[in-house]
Amino acid sequence: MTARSGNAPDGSDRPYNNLLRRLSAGDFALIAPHLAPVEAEPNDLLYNPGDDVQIVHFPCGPSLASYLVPNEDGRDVETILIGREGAVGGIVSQGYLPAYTRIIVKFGGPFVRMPIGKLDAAKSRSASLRNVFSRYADCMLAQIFQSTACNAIHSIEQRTAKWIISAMERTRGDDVVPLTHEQLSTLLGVGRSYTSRVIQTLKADGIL
Amino acid sequence: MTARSGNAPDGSDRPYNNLLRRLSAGDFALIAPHLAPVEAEPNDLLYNPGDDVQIVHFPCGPSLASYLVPNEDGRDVETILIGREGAVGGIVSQGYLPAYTRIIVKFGGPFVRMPIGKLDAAKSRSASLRNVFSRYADCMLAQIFQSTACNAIHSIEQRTAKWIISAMERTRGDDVVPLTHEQLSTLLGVGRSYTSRVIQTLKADGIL
DNA sequence: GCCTGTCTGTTCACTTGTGCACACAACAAT
DNA sequence: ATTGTTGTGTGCACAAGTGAACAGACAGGC
Repeated sequence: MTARSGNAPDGSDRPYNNLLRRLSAGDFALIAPHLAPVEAEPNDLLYNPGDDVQIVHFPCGPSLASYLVPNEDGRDVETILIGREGAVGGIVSQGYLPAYTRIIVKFGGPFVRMPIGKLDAAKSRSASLRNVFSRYADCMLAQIFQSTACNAIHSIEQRTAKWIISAMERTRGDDVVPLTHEQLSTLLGVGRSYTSRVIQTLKADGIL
Repeated sequence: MTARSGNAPDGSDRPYNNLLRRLSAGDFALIAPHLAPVEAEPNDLLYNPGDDVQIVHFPCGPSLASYLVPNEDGRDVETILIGREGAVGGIVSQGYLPAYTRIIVKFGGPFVRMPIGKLDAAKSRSASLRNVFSRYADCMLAQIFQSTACNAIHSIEQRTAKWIISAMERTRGDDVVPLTHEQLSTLLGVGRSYTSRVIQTLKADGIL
């Protein structure tokens, strides 16, 4: 219940998002008035390629958003997951450009959101706030580079394991990945049946 | 000769880098005093993971830089190429963080560079300058997302073709990719001999 | 109870990619 | 002329991954 309110189970009055919790009291006060909680369902569409990005979303608690790159065959390919460690929407571009990826909700739950213009205004008033978001953008970039490299050289089994760990890190608490069965094959861009075998292998090696 | 000076063959007095040429006269004047030309050789190391990023480099003319992600086996994997359309070094992070990738010179030639601190100072004085660099960071991010997706679902043949096109787009003029033979297999993270065969196939289909 | 749809696990024939070995040319050094 | 060395093309045995087909498990509707 506390988790679904978007606040942490530890009694803090801030949304359960690490980026927001990391802010100094002063920086948080700059943006707090503009934050609005929303509840999202899996597969809710946050941004579509070409959309004007006007809103930044902060996943809270176990919520998870996913960057999808559309593909000519219509199969979307997932690139990275964003959980309560970050945010989605104009993080790098600061809202200057239309979105070029699709972003959907992968695990439903609480989010908070605010207009990007308000965030930019706050950033222009606080160097430390700018700094936090720049650092986050940089970390995100590092993850994407890592994903690119992994997709280039790692086997599907390794990538499957990576995805599961990535999802667990961000939802920690339930430990059981709450969702998708073999539809993760789709977002790994991988043969449907092969994923079955991979999961069998992973189970045999001691991961459920 | 003109190309090797870092200026364009068209008589402009600015370095032959699209990012710099796109700037308004006023914005360019803000940073011009700090730009210094350098000549780079292939495999020159620009940044190493963990390095403090103090300098931003702008490839000019046919020069090409390459983001490499180090891998546990020591094989570096290339993620994207940066040519005269962009710049490398603190583009997203604005120099706040150490580098997390290796960046090397892939095609040698002229670069210009400047201290990141000076660039940040100029950005803080010009919204349009900030805007240009934000947009570029966003474009770069879009490319990386695309690379991640390509590596996930495309065949090695497709990726090889993509790499060659990517390199040609950025060096356009000589049309012949001036370098590496089958060492591109290494940076594609691909079997050495298989690349030979792929290239044969590409030749047979009408690409030299 | 039965019918239906969705998710799952397994098999099979086939394509893509790997790693190794070997042969051949080009070029530089002696 | 004799060595290396480096880049290149080819063949082969094998591993990794694909796509289609099929069979069982399970839940919901009625």
